Amino acid sequence: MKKESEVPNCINCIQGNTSLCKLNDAERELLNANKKVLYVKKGDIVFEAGNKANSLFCVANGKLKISKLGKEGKEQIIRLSKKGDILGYRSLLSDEPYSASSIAMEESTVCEIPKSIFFQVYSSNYQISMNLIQLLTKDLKTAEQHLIDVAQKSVRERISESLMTLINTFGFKNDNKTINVQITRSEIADMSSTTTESAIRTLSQLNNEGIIQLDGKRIVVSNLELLKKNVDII
Amino acid sequence: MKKESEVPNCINCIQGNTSLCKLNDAERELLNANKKVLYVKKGDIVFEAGNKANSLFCVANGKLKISKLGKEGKEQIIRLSKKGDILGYRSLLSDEPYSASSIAMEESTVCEIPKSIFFQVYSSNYQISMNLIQLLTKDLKTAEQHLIDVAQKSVRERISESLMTLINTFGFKNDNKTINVQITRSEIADMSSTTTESAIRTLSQLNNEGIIQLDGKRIVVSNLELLKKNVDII
DNA sequence: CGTCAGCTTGATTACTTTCAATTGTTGTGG
DNA sequence: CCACAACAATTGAAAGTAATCAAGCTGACG
Repeated sequence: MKKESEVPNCINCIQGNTSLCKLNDAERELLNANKKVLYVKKGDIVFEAGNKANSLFCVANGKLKISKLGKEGKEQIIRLSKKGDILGYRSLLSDEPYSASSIAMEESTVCEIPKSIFFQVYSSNYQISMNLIQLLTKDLKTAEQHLIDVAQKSVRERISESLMTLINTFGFKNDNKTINVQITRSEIADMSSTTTESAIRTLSQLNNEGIIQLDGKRIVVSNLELLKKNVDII
Repeated sequence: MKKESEVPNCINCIQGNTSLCKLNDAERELLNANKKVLYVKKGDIVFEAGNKANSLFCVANGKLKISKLGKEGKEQIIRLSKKGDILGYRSLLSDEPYSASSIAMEESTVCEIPKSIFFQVYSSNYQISMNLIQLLTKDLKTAEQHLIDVAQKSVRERISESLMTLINTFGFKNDNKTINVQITRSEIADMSSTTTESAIRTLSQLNNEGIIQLDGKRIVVSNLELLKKNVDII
């Protein structure tokens, strides 16, 4: 039997900036009655690029990466998702196949809302379209900034930036300095648009400089200020 | 005195996929009564990144580039605009300063619609928000694909892709093979996230291979099929 | 305790950028 | 209409960054 906290219920679900939010009880009840709860393990695919978009996904718990495959199958992580985020709305709104895949970075709980229910709520509540527009503009801004970063910054800057993204998205553990996510070197490379080897070399450089401390997969940030500076300088 | 065709009127303005479209006559009349027509010369700035977003812009005629400055002032062109496109809606919707600048690539006519009028029309017509969402999702998709291209493709592929973008956006002149835009080598570099020198070298390589013919600023595409192939291969 | 995936390191190669110098083009004022 | 200034294009050479290739290493797990 799962713990109470692990059985998600739309009625008391988190209403973050990156979720549908501002739903009334009736709407939440509608979602709750029609949702399907997916329990996914690390590495499991929630939805896959190219597939028909039939559902909206709400992350009830866990951590996911949104990525696309590029040339020769090289993966590019374009976004990270955590508890409270919604996924797949872009494809539903534009009525296109999912343009990216969503993969669990750790054990996660994701609620699947059928397309029809999504649109039912969407059309009943004017606030939601404004909300979605906000999400889209935010994603667009991020994507365009990311483009410039990749185009103009060095590997070292991009790796530092990825670490900052991890911190901003998932935060620290209780010690306030260990980044709160399990991530492979190869995934850090895929976030930073570089190779695994370059990611490793850069991380160990940052390690030697005392900016971070590496302990297996644990990344401890010993000097956040220096790390921040790295994003722009050198 | 300007020619009739040069004085834009919202009533009979183009309703392309990338414009507000689906407006009724009353709405068009409202826009028309409140618009301000800007006649800009090559190199003129229509709006600038960082400035408060007070207006929506509709391109009545001409060609513009939307770009951001990156590290050390290096320019990155993130989008191109032509007759019928609207600009600045992202910033209006998210109530943020313009995140990029819009600069005329040639003599252009741009109509400026005050923010308040835009929102008046926006809130009176449900279709418009759906339309804007479509534009946003399209831009987002483009931006994310662009990111992967920059991250994973060679300069040669990116230059070829930029040429394809120019063709798809501005088309050919009457001869059906001269790209219908005046653009500098440096701007092609800024579209492709590379340096002017690399852009020049790559273009002259494509020229030597008979894929394109360079004649000053004129770019004649002699072998479109080969050019298309270049986008993905090598 | 063997295996497999992920991690690490070194050496080499390749692609692009940077720097420098020259030539070509365009627009403007005299 | 010419001369000049300013900008744009071109080319070569050198330098640098990061990718690729190759080979061990490590640690988790059945």
